[in-house]
Parts: sequence; structure tokens; C-alpha cells
Amino acid sequence: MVEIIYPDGSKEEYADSVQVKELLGKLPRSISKKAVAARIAGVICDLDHKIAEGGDFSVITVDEPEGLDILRHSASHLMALAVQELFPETSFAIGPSIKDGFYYDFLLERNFTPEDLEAIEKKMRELLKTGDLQFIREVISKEEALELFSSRSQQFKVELINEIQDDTVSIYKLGSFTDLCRGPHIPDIKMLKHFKLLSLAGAYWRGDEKREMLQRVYGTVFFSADELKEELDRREEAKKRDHRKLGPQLGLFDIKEEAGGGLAFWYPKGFILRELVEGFWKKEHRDNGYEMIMTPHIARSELWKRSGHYDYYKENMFIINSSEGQEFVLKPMNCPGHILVYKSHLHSYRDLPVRYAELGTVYRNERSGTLHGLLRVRGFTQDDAHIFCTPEQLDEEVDKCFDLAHHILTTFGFHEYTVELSAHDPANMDKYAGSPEEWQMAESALLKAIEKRDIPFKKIAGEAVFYGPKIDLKLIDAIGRGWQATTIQFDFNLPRRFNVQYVDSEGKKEYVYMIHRALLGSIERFIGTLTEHYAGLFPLWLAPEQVRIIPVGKDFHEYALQCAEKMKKAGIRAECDLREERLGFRIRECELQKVPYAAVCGGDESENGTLDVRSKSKGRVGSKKIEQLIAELVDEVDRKA
RNA sequence: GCUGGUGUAGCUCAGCUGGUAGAGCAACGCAUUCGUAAUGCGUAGGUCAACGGUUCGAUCCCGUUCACCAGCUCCA
Repeated sequence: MVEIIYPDGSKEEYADSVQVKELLGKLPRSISKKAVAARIAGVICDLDHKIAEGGDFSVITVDEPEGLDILRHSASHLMALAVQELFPETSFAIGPSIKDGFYYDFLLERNFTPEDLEAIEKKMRELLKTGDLQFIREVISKEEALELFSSRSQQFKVELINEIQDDTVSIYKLGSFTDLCRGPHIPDIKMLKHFKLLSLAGAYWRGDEKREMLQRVYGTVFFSADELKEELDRREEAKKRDHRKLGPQLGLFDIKEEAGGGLAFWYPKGFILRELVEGFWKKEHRDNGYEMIMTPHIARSELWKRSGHYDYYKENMFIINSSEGQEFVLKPMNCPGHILVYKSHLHSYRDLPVRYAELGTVYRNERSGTLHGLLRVRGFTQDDAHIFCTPEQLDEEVDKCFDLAHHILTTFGFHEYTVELSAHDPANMDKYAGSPEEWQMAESALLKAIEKRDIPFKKIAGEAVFYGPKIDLKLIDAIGRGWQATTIQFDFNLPRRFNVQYVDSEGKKEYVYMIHRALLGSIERFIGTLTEHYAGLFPLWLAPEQVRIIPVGKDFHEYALQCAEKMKKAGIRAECDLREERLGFRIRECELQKVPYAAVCGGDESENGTLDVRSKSKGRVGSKKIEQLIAELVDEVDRKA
């Protein structure tokens, strides 16, 4: 007897096992026709699955994220089938669905070329057209599975099967391709129509750099052509926003091969942008109870031995030898320096919290393959601060960090972000610095701050590093991508290594609670992020060049210069384009340089004291009195709109 | 660091199987003095990423290094 409970609460009993497909008829057609898979008593299964035990029944449709996952996972099987037909010697690793699509990892002698990618895609389309392909699920014993896959020399599958605890495993057949797979899969292969293979890459088996390097093929698939097009457009749009291209194009920043990877050069306009970001940051920090300090770029190795970095972090540090045999370290972090400043005198509990902030430039010897534009560099300026406080002040300090981060990030135009809380693993307390009570308090302070704000967050137990729990904030940009920015971390390690203490109300010395935080993360990465978020068209208050004045001809150069002078007096960054080029040419360049406003002047304007204004975002907006224009610009800058 | 790909003028890119290179844009010069996204003509510009090897001869073939790209790994 099988009892099925439908989503609307109605129940039905079947004498024997029943196929999911038969139950679909009981659902509204608007839902059943969109079904991809089903859920019975919380377990997901294929639509042709025979249900032997009853429970709550519902379907997974094309409208749900799970439905898309299933589609993508199925696409990876189709791709594997195509690869098997084209390259029969292939060993198959894994082929999951991922955030924007799917991939499959293969091991074969041949190195895939871009032409192979096209050939695989073509083969997939052929397979789709034959029309008679479908996923067939079978459950077999582990022994049978081992025999099956080892007879086909599929060593990765054998390895996976050996790690499965159950006595039986499920396999899925799609044409001649048989895969170890939990499923479920789509009921109709035609659903895979809207796919596209995207790229080739290398990937280690099980992400372990000591094991085989596999060839990974990425692709994506959607239920509709429109959605696929949208995703491909989004990728195009992302390319256009690439800060590595926009940086040099707009005269902001670049990386120079002559200097080495991961080292940024700031051009004049980029420096203005950087100054604006830093200036705003400094003002907000002063207003929020931080004191600015500055610590040296290099320090004796002994300091880094005491902090522990010399032992744990040496691979990432640049080490310098002096001619007198003294060894120095180019600072990879600011914390030890801040601690030395804190320890310059004895602190009473009445002094706390102490908040030291520094735009501290650090250097880390990152592995060459990890470098990426301004987002991952070897030299960068952290917008760093360390807060030294008592246990009683914890909650409030974390909360204030959050407030400040929120204020600063939203002012820069990031209104959405997600939060990740990296917590300890209770089963593994040995590896952590600090006591369980301290971890408890710290994590609760972080959690309270998140929950108070009702923002989406993930808590990941065991993700914390040994010295303390942390929260990371990920900005969501204009086209929905996430960018690492704020981090708020506890440190139970350094206060002990450096004896960072305060005198409590009873005259006893206690260790401080130390919070390490960076709101923007690093100035470099943040400006890279900003550039992509705004696609180079920065809001007026951040635009390096705010207005470009373009006189139609030589006779009006004088007037243009006068207008620019007035604007500069009002704090507007205005330039004149006095080149003897046609107006259209200069307007075009102004557009390509993404200057927010162009102001054209000729006879009419010089007689009336006006400028003909053209906005980058809105096009030509018409003539305005110079005083009025200045007032409007100043207002727009003040509002940081 | 690993796998694969790439490196030609300031930028974007051509250059068949080895015989030392070309276009467009930009720059510069001349003419044009122009009203909202490219005026015309001309000139100049290259150790073909660097170093080594094979060859009579290398941008091209081989090796090493550097940088960049897609990933993996890393980010105590």
C-alpha cells in the first residue's frame, strides 16, 4: 500500500508501486507540463521512477532553481556522450551543474582545442536531433558497478564507487554513455536544446594539485532560447565592463609587464579617483571614532617571527636582506604594526575601545597564476583598522563596523550585498587559538549584527581560520555579480603572542579582544570593482574629469577657458578641449572617455553667458546659464548621486 | 605553482608550408575653422615579449624565462 499526499493536502492510496508520471495527471496542468522531476517524502527522483513508499508528493518544475540544476546536470551527460563518441579513449571524472551552467572533467591524451569544442557542440546537436535518446536509470550492486566501470577503464568512477557507503549504486544510461550518477535527470532530452559550450580549462581531479590534471569543458543551458541569450549577453556585457580593459582605456590604471604581475600603476585620472575614495574613507573614519596611524613598509624579521607570520606565511612574504646582514620583511599585513602602536603605553579599560585605522600598503608574494587585474595583486592598500576592546564592548563594536561598512558601501553605489559567517568547527577545537567561550562570544556578536539587519547570510561551520571567526561581505554589482569587499575578523592569536592587554577596573591585566577589519577590502580591488559596477561611467562625485568644455571654434576658446576657471573655483573638475578638430570628433572622444558632462560653447553661449550641456547618461539637455550649471553640478556632487 | 592558450607599431588585429613585416585607429605635419559619436592628404613609427638553440637564413621550428588570458589550486 502506497499513500501519496498531494501538495494541496489531498491523499490517495495505491495498491502497489506507482510511477510518478501517473500522479502528474492529478496536478493542475499548468504545473504538470512544467515538471522536470519529482519529490516524494523529501527525496527527489525521475518522472519515470516507480514509487514504492508513500509520502508528501510534489514536482520540481522548470521554474525552480532545482529544475535548472537538473537540466544542467543532464546537459553534462549529453556532453560526455558526445565526447565519448568523438574520443572513445576518454576517462570520465565528474560533471555537475554549477552556478551559471555545467561542466564535465575528462582525462584523455589529446589536448582539446577550440575546434574540438565546436566539434563537441556539433556532435551534441546531432545527438539531440536523433530524437530517440533518453536517460535510463538502473540500480545495481556495488560489485556490479565496480566490474562495469573497471572493464571500461573508468578509474575515476571506480574510485568514487569505492567511497560510496551503500550496497547499491544508481547508474544512468544515455545512449552509449553510462555514468555513475545519483540523478535525477530530465524526462525528455529535447529540453536540452538551448545550450552553448563556453570554454576549456584545466582542473585537478578532486581539486587536489597533487593528482591528475583533467580537461574541463564548461557550458551552459537554459529551458528557453531567451534565457540563454540573456546569459550570453550578460557575459558580453561583463567583457565590456572588464576593468583590465577600461583602466588603461580611460587613463585610470594599468599593470606593467616591465614591473611584474600584480603591481598597479595609477595614472593621473586614476589617482584622482583613488584620492576621492580615500578622502571619503578617511573622513568617515574620523567621524566614527577612528584614529589614523601609519606604520613602516618593512620591519625586522623578528617582528614577523613573533607574530607567527614568518612561520605560517613565509611563502607569501617578500624578504629583504640588508648589507649589514639584518633581515627585513616587506609587510604583508598591518596588524603587528598596529599592535606596536597600541603597546606604546599601558591602556586602562577606560581608554577602550581603541580604533586604529591605516590605509596600509602591503605586499604579498601571491602565486603567479592567481593574479588578476586589480582584483588579485601582489601590492595593495588595505583600508585596514584594528579595534582593541573589552568583552563587554564586543557587540557594539561589531555593530558599528557593520553600520560604517553599510554607509560607505551604499554611498559608493552598492546597495545589495550578501554575508558569509565563517564559524568554528566544534568537533575540532584543538586547532584554534582562543577558548571556546571566546569563540562563542565572538560568533554571537557577529551573528547578532547580521540578524539585526535582516540580510541574506550563510553560516559555514569549520570555515573559520585558526585565529578567529569572521564575516565577509560580498557586494552585488549592477549586473548581479558578487565581489568580495568587507571583512570583519576576530583575532585570538596575536593579542597573546604580543601580550596585548589592558588594565581592568580591578587593576588586573586582561587580554584585549582584537577585531581586524577592512571595509573596502583593498583600494585596488575596490576601484576595480567600482569600475566594473559603473562600467567606467562613474557618478559625478567620483568622475576624474567631470565636465569637458568644447568650444565650437577658435573664437570661443577664451570663453571656454573662463567657464572652466569658474567651475574650478567651485570645485568642479573641468577641462577644455581646445584642439582644432571638428566638434563631432571631440564630442565622440568625450563620450568614449565617459566624461559625465560635455559643455559646448559658441556664439550664442558666449553672448548669453550659457553653456550647451550634454550629459553622458541623458544626451543633450540644452543650454544653461553658467552659474546655474555650476550650482546643479555642485549639488549633484554633494548628493554623491 | 599546475593545465591549456596567447604575446607582431601606443591601441585593435593581418601575416599560407622558415627567405628579417602590413592594415585601421591613435601620434606628428599640412590644409580645413568646423554646432553635438570619426574632415581630407601626407609623414613617421617595429630587437615580431626576452634569452639560447637548430639552420646558409628564424616573427615562423625547438628549449628556457617573463607577462597576459581561461580555469584549477592557493588566499595562515
